[in-house]
Amino acid sequence: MDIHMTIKEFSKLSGVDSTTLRYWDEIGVFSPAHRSEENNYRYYTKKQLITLYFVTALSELKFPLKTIAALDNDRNPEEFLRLISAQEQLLNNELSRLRMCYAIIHARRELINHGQAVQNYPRVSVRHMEDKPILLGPRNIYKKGENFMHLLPSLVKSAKDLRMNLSFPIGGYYDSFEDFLEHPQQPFHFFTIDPSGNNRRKKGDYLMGFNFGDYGEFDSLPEDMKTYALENSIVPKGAVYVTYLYDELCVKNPEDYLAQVCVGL
Amino acid sequence: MDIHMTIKEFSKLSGVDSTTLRYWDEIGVFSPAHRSEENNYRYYTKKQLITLYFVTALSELKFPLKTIAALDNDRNPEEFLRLISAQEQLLNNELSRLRMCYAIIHARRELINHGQAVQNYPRVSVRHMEDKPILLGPRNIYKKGENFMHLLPSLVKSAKDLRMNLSFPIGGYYDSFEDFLEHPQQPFHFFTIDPSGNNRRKKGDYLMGFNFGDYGEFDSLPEDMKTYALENSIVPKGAVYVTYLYDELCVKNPEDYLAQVCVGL
DNA sequence: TTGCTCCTCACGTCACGTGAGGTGGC
DNA sequence: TTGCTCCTCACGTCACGTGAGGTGGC
Repeated sequence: MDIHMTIKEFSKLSGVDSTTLRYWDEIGVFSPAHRSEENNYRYYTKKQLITLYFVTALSELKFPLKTIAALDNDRNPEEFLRLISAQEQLLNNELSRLRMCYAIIHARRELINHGQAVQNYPRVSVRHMEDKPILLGPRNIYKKGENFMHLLPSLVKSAKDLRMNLSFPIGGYYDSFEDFLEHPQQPFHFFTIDPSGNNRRKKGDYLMGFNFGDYGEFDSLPEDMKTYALENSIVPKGAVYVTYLYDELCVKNPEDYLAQVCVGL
Repeated sequence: MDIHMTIKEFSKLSGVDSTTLRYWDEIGVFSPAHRSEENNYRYYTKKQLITLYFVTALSELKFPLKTIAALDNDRNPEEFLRLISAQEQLLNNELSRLRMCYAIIHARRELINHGQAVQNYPRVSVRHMEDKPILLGPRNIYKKGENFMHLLPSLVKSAKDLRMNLSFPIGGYYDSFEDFLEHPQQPFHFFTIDPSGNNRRKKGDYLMGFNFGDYGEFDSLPEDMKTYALENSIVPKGAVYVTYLYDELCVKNPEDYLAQVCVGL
């Protein structure tokens, strides 16, 4: 008594595209209840909705269709639990990957937003900053004539061990303002702006300067900051954090990269 | 002074497969710093690691590679923020989809586990159950001779309006034990076992019966439950919930589907 | 007859993965 | 010479999407 529906009717009813229905028929995961012998038309029944939702459920759970087709032959609760557990693992990984992506996007967005806000700041000033979690890389050791660029390969290596994700924005850390003035191209550590990082750039006032230019190129900024400190009787005692508000991701020309140098007070 | 690395060396250093590097070169998202004119060898430099991480970052953020290649030509902070926002939307959707999958898998697993635990229960007994959120579908209205099967199409339709996800396990609801006894094939509502549902099967004692068989086929179970109630001076006053612990997903033969009938006391 | 639906077949998508077959470097 | 690496080209993957070209039903 179950009326035969054409593929279009069944598609409309179920919400599954007719192309998909044909494909699922082809690979054997879900076939029509009846096939016309004359013209090969596919005919579906209401009852098949249940079976269809069985297939869509599994495919939404990201089961490969071949696995579903295989299930068609023999299945039992134990086997199904096993499959589900494996799938749950995959989903877990995918979920944490997505959450990571999310954190990365967020960190990037914050930097760029900050970069836009900062356009009308003076080149050097004293600013308050909130607490910021970061993830410090290992101590950098420079040979003669080397700068941060030469240590990138070792950063990549240790990033693997330390589970540092280098897709987060990367910054440079110096122990003191003097170290920065002396060797601006040799940060003591790289760090990533990773919200799950165990280190932190502490809340407080910072001597803050900005400069447009390629990675590690600060032009007169170090001198300008030194002068500003002297003129305003400021004695920077804390660590230095260099981050790039604009970098390769959002501007093409290295001259337009925007560095922010923060010195703890 | 930046040494040229072969594709294998660069691949090893960066962790990006050489096949991927060739592909990225081909579609123009990331090309080697130098190409030998004699033998077409690709040569990469240390400095390219930064650019490489720029590309991997974006590709991990699920940006289409073509978009990344297009970015190569012109980018600015505003445009990049726009791209990021769009991508964030996509990620958001993907995340909630995955969370939904997760909830579905979890609900399924619980049912099957319960099904295994229940194997040594008597056919009919009184059991305590915890509070369980569910999502009730609309009131079912049956024409002469119709049963639940005929109402599946309308369930599908209203599911769309009610944002019911039919990939969650589906059950049947009856107002009272009498209704169930009289028309076991005509539940008043369908419901899904959806943890975000607004309705609930309340915590408490239930008259509980099990039966193996196809959807809506309860054999002697209704009578058995009635007898059990009489013999034990139990007066079921609450609603009836039918769920399938084993269904199409985990067993092939409809005779092996396992229904659980719960009557509120 | 017209307009709609159905069919099959083939090719495209996306980001690679996997050989096949050939060359280059030490 | 041997073993390794590099190259290009072509085809496969997965779950469809998109026509092309032809037929069937009312």
